[in-house]
Amino acid sequence: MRNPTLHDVARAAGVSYSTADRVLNGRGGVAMKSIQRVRQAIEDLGYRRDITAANLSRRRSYRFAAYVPPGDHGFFSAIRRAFLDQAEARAGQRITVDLRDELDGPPADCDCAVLAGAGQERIDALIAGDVPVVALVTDMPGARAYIGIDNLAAGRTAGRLHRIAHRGRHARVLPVMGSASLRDHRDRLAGMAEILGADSLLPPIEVRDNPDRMRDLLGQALRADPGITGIYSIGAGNRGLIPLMRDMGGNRPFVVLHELTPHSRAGLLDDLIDVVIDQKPAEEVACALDVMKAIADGETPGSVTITPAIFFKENLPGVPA
Amino acid sequence: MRNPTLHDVARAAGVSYSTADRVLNGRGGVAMKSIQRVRQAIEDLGYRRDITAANLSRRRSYRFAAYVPPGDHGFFSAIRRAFLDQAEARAGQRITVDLRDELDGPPADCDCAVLAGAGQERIDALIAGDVPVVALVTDMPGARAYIGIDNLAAGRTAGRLHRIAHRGRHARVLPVMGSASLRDHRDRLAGMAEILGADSLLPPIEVRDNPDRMRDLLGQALRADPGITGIYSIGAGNRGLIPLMRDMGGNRPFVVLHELTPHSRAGLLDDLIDVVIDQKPAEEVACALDVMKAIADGETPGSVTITPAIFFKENLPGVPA
DNA sequence: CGGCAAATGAAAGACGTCAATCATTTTCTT
DNA sequence: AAGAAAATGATTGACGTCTTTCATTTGCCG
Repeated sequence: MRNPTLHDVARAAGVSYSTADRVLNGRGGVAMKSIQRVRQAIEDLGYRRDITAANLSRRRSYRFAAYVPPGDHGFFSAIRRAFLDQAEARAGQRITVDLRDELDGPPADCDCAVLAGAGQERIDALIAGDVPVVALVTDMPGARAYIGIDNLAAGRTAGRLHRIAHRGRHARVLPVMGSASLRDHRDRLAGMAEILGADSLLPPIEVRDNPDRMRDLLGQALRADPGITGIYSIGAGNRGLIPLMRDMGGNRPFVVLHELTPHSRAGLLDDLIDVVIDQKPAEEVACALDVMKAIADGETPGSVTITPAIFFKENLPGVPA
Repeated sequence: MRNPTLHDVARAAGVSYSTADRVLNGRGGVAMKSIQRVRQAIEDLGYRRDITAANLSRRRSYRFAAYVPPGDHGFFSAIRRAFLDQAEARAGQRITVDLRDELDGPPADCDCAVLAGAGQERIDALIAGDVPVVALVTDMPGARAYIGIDNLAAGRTAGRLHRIAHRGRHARVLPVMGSASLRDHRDRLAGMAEILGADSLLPPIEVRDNPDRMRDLLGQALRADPGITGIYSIGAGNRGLIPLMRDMGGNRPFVVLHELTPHSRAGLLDDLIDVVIDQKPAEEVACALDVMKAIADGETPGSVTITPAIFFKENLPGVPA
């Protein structure tokens, strides 16, 4: 009943434990026919190495580095907190997470690194250093896996929400981007365009994820075009959006934005915004660590697409105690 | 640098390994002052028992039993599949899941059991047998933890969606329950009532999660009251709803229902329904197993509230390959 | 067939914890 | 203070794998 051990494999293959071990761990110096017999025995018995025992023996601890942009965008500080929480929670699993600003030096000696929404320069440096890299939030070429949401689908979702909210009426939705040069933001916009059609989608404005700029540019746009019936805020800086909606009172546009932060939560509760699409940073981070562990164990896990949560005023999760 | 071991703790406390072990594992026969010194040393060193080593030593394998109602409601068969998948995925973690119909005999000897949407009779039998029980999908008194969605919040969410969809117009929403005696269903209805108000919410019909009955009763209700602008299907049996919507063509009501199944997925894609609120069976099951493992390890984890996913046509996850 | 390299086997000591046994010390009782 | 009970210490062999060392066997070459 018990799972087969490497001893069982060796016995079944008719070789010694040493030889089975040499095959399993690729140490070389084994005749071809032995290799095949061991492989066959592994297959037959359905042997799976007990990773916990292996790690115990190797005194292996997983050393991960996480690069998260500095500053306190509500969102990235949630990511940062999630890494700290997870590091704490996984201490018993021999996992160490070294959390760093994306600005600092070359990667320390670690088993796998994760980059959250970082630029291409960083990943190049890491890859050059032979460290496998996982992309979080923002995909990037060269990454072994991407963990994050499908931004195109997110944009389509936002579009659908606007369509539902506009049922019957003609929609005029203003997209507010962080930057048109960010892949994520472009994808979201493209997704929305698929659903809304050109006549309903106004040209986007760019606020560089900056609340002040958001307040200025968006306020200006709303004054210039009183016929705007919807807003899709694609990036960050929504702190600047809230007071504008408060000023507009009862006939503000329908607002969809991204990431649940203290500000967007308050906005929902105060009926100043309508929908928040959240990519669940804690779950993303947990997922990223699982993937990194798998990579460190020599597996080749695929990318993980997080299904974003959609929050209204009514289904906000309780604040953690 | 390396994590402290129990040997380190013993040394720091000035006692032998045996004594430290007796304290840690509550074996008794230890003087109060030794207990305190060991506790203090554990605290000071930040000692955390290495669970992998412990499990290795105990040859511990977690034996779980999962009771899932028989039959192939799309939803419960997804739960069932999730258990099988997880059992497979966690074989390396020494976790065995014994999946059973809720009808069969008393609990086998196991570390923890999980009941998915079962009646009270079952849980009583299990609890009498000293097996800790976790409730999945449907909460029940006596369970050590509940893993599932907040049904009240789900109902409110559905209500909000209807309000968004009805903006301006007067809503007349027909709730379709499985059974008014199910706690989950009552909660969902109550949640919706909080948002919609009595004048917009019609009296519910009951279809007992049965597609045929759904087709008959709902069809009848729709013919009787052509002014229905929305449907909230609270339970199962939605297979019977789809063809009705197809028949109504362009001016069908706005439809919100629960659980992503092959049928509801097809309904979304064919524009026959609008929103699916899904409780993510796979995630729930994974979560339940984590909780059960924690319970088996002697921890006392809390309940977990799953945030339901909200699906439109546009953000459906790809079908697993 | 001698000699050399390659292949194999045997063994042992980690890793950190569990669990059990037995010997010894301390503490309490009367 | 003697004897019983309680507490402690010392030790050992698992658990399954890793890693290294050393001895032995096998195969191949000229």
